[in-house]
Amino acid sequence: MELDERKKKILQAVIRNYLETGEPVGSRTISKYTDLNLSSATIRNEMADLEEMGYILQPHTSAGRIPSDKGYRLYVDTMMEEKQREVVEMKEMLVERQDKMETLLKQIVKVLAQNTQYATMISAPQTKRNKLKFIQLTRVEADQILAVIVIEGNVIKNSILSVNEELDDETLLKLNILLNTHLNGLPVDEINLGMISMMKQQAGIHSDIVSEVIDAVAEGIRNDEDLKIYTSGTNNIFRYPELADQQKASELINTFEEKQLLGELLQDAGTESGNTGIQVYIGAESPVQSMRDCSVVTAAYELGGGMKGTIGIVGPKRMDYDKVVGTLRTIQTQLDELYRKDDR
Amino acid sequence: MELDERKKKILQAVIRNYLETGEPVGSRTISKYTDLNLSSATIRNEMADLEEMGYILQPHTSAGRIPSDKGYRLYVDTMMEEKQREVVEMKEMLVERQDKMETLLKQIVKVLAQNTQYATMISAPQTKRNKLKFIQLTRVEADQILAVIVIEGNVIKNSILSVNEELDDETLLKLNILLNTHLNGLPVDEINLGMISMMKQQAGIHSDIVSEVIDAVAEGIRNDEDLKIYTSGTNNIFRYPELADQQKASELINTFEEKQLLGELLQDAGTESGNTGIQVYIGAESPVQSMRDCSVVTAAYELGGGMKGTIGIVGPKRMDYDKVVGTLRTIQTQLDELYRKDDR
DNA sequence: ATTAGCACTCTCTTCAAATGAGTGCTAACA
DNA sequence: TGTTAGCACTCATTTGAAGAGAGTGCTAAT
Repeated sequence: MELDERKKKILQAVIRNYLETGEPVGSRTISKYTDLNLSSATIRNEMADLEEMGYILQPHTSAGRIPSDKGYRLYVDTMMEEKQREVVEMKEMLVERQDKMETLLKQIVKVLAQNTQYATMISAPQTKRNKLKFIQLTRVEADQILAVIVIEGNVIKNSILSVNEELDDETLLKLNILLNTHLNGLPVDEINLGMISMMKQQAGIHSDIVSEVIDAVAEGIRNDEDLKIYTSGTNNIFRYPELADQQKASELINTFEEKQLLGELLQDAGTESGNTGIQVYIGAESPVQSMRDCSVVTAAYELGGGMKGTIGIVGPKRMDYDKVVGTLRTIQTQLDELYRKDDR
Repeated sequence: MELDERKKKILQAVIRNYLETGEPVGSRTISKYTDLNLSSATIRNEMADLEEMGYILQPHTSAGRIPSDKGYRLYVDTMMEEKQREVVEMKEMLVERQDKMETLLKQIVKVLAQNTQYATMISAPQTKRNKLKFIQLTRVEADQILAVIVIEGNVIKNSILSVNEELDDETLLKLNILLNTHLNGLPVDEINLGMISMMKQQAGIHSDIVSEVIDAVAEGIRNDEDLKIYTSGTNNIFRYPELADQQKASELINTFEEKQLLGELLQDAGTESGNTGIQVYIGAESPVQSMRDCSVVTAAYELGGGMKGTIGIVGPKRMDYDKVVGTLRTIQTQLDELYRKDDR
């Protein structure tokens, strides 16, 4: 059977209506509220076809139809019209000068959640492939050294090291020079064992400090590996009856709290996403079990200096795809501009 | 009417039973499962008295009784027997060497949530009254200065400043000396305008850097003012039907996500709490609206160096007070020991 | 003072009937 | 041949009544 123009229009009408109401939509509704000027009986015939083709389904005999995952997929891929309105206010809220990355990210998810009424998440930009800018050791107590590690993109890590022997200023200076000479400009994941042992040798009796610093560098990175993720609007799921029953809500909320699964999801999305950087997972397409009744829309963003992260929106399958995609696209642009203007 | 020994015993039995089951408890149950050896009829009379006195109440005629807030209060104040068991395993999990404060705190709430099956929260130790240890300015780019600010207790803040004029090494050294001479050892909330303008004067043409650094110090502190709070086990509320309906769950989850109200609650609790540092809010006693059907138990903890924070547990009014208080007390001790062993 | 007994109250469950939205099919129509 | 009106049918949901069950309050006996 062929999916002709009229069938498409009806499918679109079914989906649009279902997105709004969340209720199964019947032939009469379509007949009345479209400009097709067809009777409900005709619509019924067409809907029977659409069901046979797998684009819509009936929760039970004598109920209206709801879109299937396949139907949503078609809609997202070919029928969506991005909405661009309502986005302007968002712009203004974001552009307020933000000093700290953390605050910025929290702000983004919060505004996004308020704006869309879905649950939102963002992964902080990854610094993995970035280069070490410099390392500085300073004494804070007789037996404690503060190591400040600056990574390209001005990401800063601190670490306090306890040492057994006291280090005088001169030794500290030497160690500083040693570390910086060897490590500066190096991608953090390219520090290898050979290099470390060489440096240890040069450090002589202070070799244990060197390895402690390197551990700290590794630690700093690894710690970032467990990926910072901010979320907001989790309780928006209660707005959608199909997600709000105890079982599902509890699972979802747990996922949002644990954050680990979100991390994997966002990371996957970040690497998979096509040319626009926007990715839509419908129902079971999402790798996360607890989201099998949700849709997830993700957008990769870039903050310059190779710092990439991902934003995600989680809502019911009948989410307003048009609006969500439009909003996410705006944020992408916005972040891009933000970086250009202010390379903090 | 007097609350004699027998009435107390009956009240206690009602509460104990209700804590377990969450169902209204009837006279027959009490008669059977206590060693009072009284018939249900007698119990009924006593229960009628207890109701009149306001310690228990009936959800409707011909239902059993449930404890009122006043009843819980009496129980917590005079009848509780702290449970000490199950606490040992917790000990082991905590004592695993933790390097980062953040990780430690996250670990605590997580273990606590798993252990108690309630929602948990912790406020990071406040550094407000602490003294500045030192400040260090370093150049990272021609026009960017990294300011590292170390506060007593080895709390570290970083800030990157953009400067218009390029600063040579010597100027930077001078500024470092200037800042450290004036500010070291000073409680961060005692830096006043007079001091700032004096330092600006001494800095001459670089006065704007000085004020930027001081702003950064202030910012670093203020940013900590908006109090880091970690939570865990939010979805545990779904275990208790009296909290799990959509309306309540949504509000609670929102409170846990927003964290701001939690901050106020924990801060209040921290200052109010009596000699043991443990505080119990029952129902409407809690200042937080969304927790009017919950009980909240908080415990102040200290990490040395004047760093104080608060742990909180949120559950249904029928929470296992005995166990919760016992567990919190253990954690207090545990954290105390942790600090003594390892003053990071 | 305690208890047995009983009528009474109120919630909750169960079940059947009524409701109503929506379908599929057939026959008529343009 | 595509479209439509009409009608019987299906099935989830609502409604209301009946009944069960838990528990109480009160009275009278111990």
